[in-house]
Amino acid sequence: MTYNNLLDSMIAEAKRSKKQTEKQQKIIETAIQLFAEKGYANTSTNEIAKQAGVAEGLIFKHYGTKENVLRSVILPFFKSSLPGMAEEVFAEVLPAETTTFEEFLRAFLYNRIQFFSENKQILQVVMKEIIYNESLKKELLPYLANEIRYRFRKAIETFKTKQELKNIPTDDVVNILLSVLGGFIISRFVIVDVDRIHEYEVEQLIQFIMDGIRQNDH
Amino acid sequence: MTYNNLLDSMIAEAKRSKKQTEKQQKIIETAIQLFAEKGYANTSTNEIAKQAGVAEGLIFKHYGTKENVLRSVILPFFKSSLPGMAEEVFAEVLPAETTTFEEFLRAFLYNRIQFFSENKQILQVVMKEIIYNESLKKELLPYLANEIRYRFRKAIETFKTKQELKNIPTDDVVNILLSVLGGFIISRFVIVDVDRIHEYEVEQLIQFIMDGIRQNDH
Amino acid sequence: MTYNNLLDSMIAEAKRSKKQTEKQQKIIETAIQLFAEKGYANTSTNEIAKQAGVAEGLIFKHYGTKENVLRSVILPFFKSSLPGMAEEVFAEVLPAETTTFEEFLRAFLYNRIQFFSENKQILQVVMKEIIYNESLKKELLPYLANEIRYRFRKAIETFKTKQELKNIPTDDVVNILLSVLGGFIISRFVIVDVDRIHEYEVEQLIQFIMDGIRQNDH
Amino acid sequence: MTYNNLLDSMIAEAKRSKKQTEKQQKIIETAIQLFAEKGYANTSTNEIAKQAGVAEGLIFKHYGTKENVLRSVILPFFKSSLPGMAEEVFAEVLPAETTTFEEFLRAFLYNRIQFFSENKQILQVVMKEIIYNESLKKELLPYLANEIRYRFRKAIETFKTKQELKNIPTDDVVNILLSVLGGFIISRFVIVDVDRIHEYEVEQLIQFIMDGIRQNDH
DNA sequence: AATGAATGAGTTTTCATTCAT
DNA sequence: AATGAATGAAAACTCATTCAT
Repeated sequence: MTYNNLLDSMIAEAKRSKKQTEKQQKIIETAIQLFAEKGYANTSTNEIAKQAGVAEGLIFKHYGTKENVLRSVILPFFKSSLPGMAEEVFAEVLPAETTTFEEFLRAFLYNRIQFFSENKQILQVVMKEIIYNESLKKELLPYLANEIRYRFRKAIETFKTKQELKNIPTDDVVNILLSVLGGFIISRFVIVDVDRIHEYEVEQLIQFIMDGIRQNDH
Repeated sequence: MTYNNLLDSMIAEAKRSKKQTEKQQKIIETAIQLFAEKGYANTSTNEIAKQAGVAEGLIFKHYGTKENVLRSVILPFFKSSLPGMAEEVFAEVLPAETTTFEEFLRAFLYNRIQFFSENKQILQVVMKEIIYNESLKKELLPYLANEIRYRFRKAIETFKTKQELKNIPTDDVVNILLSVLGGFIISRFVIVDVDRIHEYEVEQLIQFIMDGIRQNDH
Repeated sequence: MTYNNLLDSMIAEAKRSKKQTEKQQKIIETAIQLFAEKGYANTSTNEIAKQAGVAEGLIFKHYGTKENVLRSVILPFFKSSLPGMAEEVFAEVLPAETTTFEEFLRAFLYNRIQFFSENKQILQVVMKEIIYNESLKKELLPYLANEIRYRFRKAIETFKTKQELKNIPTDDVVNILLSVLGGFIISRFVIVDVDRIHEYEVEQLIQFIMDGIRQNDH
Repeated sequence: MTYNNLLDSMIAEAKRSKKQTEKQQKIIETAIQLFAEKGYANTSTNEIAKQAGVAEGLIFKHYGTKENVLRSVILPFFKSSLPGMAEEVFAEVLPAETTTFEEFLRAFLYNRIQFFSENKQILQVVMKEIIYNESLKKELLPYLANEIRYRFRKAIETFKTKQELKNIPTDDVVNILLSVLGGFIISRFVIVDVDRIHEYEVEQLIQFIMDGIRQNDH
């Protein structure tokens, strides 16, 4: 990764490969699948080529390096995951005056779980590579965190005004929520590698987040 | 990984390398550091040998394969991490009749955070490899989860009897706790790669786990 | 090089590509530049295509192989360099009864230096490839040498008759002259890669060739 | 070539590979032969390995890159060619009060011709790569030229004092001599690729250098 | 126990060339 | 005439592993 700004490079990358040919698409699909299954480092370009039914050289004609293939896998995911990261949910749910924070949280969680279970493989690739790749970690993670943090902060503030939430500093609530929600999703989809998360579990999580585990009158 | 049972193989491995020579220790130290930094797949035995100041051949004299080196890195970690996983904390804390769940949770959290920050690199290696390595995932994860689950269940039941905790099914509480605590520790130490976790954060987490974020009278 | 007779093949080549399109010309121009800069072997057709602003396929549509591109670079150079190699100078200079050998040599040198500094890049390509390419060496070099040798021999004989030159065997004078003049031009234009050769240097060389370096009365 | 100073790098290289194994020596020998025959760019490491009877990997174990192999071929040549470049000849010949410049020139020429015909292949490699490789050209050539220039200048001055040589500026004589001698040797050994240079030719060259080709009384 | 030379299969990458459009 | 996607053979290089000393 020689680009200074990874996101810029990924966006540049995306523009470069505007009109994808059929084989190009097949390469990316196969790469996603194999990277998710065995990790980037354990997947050879030869393997990708064979499974995608193309000549190995074609991968390099289109993407230049193996690392660029990884980028071309990660970028569209980011482009599509980030916007949805909360924006639309916020837009949908927040306007209603009567919406409670619990309703908002529920809407957000189901929306993201839906998205990630549809893109589980790419999520796995991204997480695995973020863990391994110092530059990816350094650039994607803060970017990602900020995007979400910003939106969450707004929501929390709104509901704090409505006296729905405890008077904990907003940033702390956001941090806790990011840890808990992120931990929940990553542990399920990446570490344990489940196929789907059951409604029951989600509801339990929501209750937990809202009220904790202490017996109220204790 | 050709052993059917990884844990058995690791135990066998441990016996084999009982009395470690100085160079052997240097190899393992270096391997931990490099595996943590760059991942198992991206670390060559040549690199380990150079940095450890030994001949590459020696690694294979002692460990046979590179994968065995990984095992020899992971095993002692497991041997020492599992016992502490709750057992000792339980032993320490539970006897006192007056101990609250919050106190237990606090003791447990600080104990584990202490342990993991002292062994951050190995924790990173283990997590990274669990994510990548199907057989490791399949064998270590359930084993690990069961050990913890079993101990937590006992604690939860105890405190439920004392009416300290909500009447949620024990298994669900355990699940939630595992997700939240595991997610918290992994996101901090492995994903974000912090050097230490501040007391303030821990206390916030404990409050959150106990009481959630909802304004009580709402 | 599969042709037995390189020159024949080059002539065939020349006929084949009579009416050059604009893009064809751009290809050859770019090839000359890149071959001169980095050598034939280190220049890829992809590079030529990119820099010439054409599709890589077009190079092969027009020239069939990369080696044919090289030929198409070298041939016109030969076609234009050989005639001038002495012929015209001879024609110009020799007729005058009063012309001295020194004057002839001067005219020839300036003529050739002019030509080669105008075609430095191609000269470099040709020399580099002659050095590398056995078949080019075997065919072009003797051909070239003979052409020049033949013309020089005539001139030398003429001036020997006039008692202007020492009574060294004509072939030996020609050999020495070829070595010295060739060495001079090649070392300047190809090895050192100068942009131009100064008049002062040329005059010095002429003096040297004519009278050597020994103090006359010694 | 990423080193700033090529000579330093080549010397470092040489130290690194102090005690050469038999196979290492075989690799270098084969590399010299193949590089000389077909040029660096046209020789594959696979070819070198096969002809040297070693595994291809060994080349990279020892030399890291193909370019380093080239360096390891060129360096010892430089180390052994430079000192002899004139020093010893000067030491041998100059002391004698009665030595003439012609005798000095003769001694020098035969010494160098002897050396280069014994090392023709490496000379070819060096010259070919100097022509192709910008950084080699930029660093080796001036270094080489200076070494020789310096020694020649001293000799010329000595003989000028003795009134043996024409009163041409020393630097100009040196330049001409370098061109002529260099051109002679390179054209013979590298361009034409002769196996040996005959005494007759050398004597002719010496006469030419000393007295030129003009009929004295003309 | 320790070295380090050597191996060979595998990996990423390059590149001249072909071909459908 | 011109494009550019696609090929496949070969290139440079990596690396876990073996083995003689």
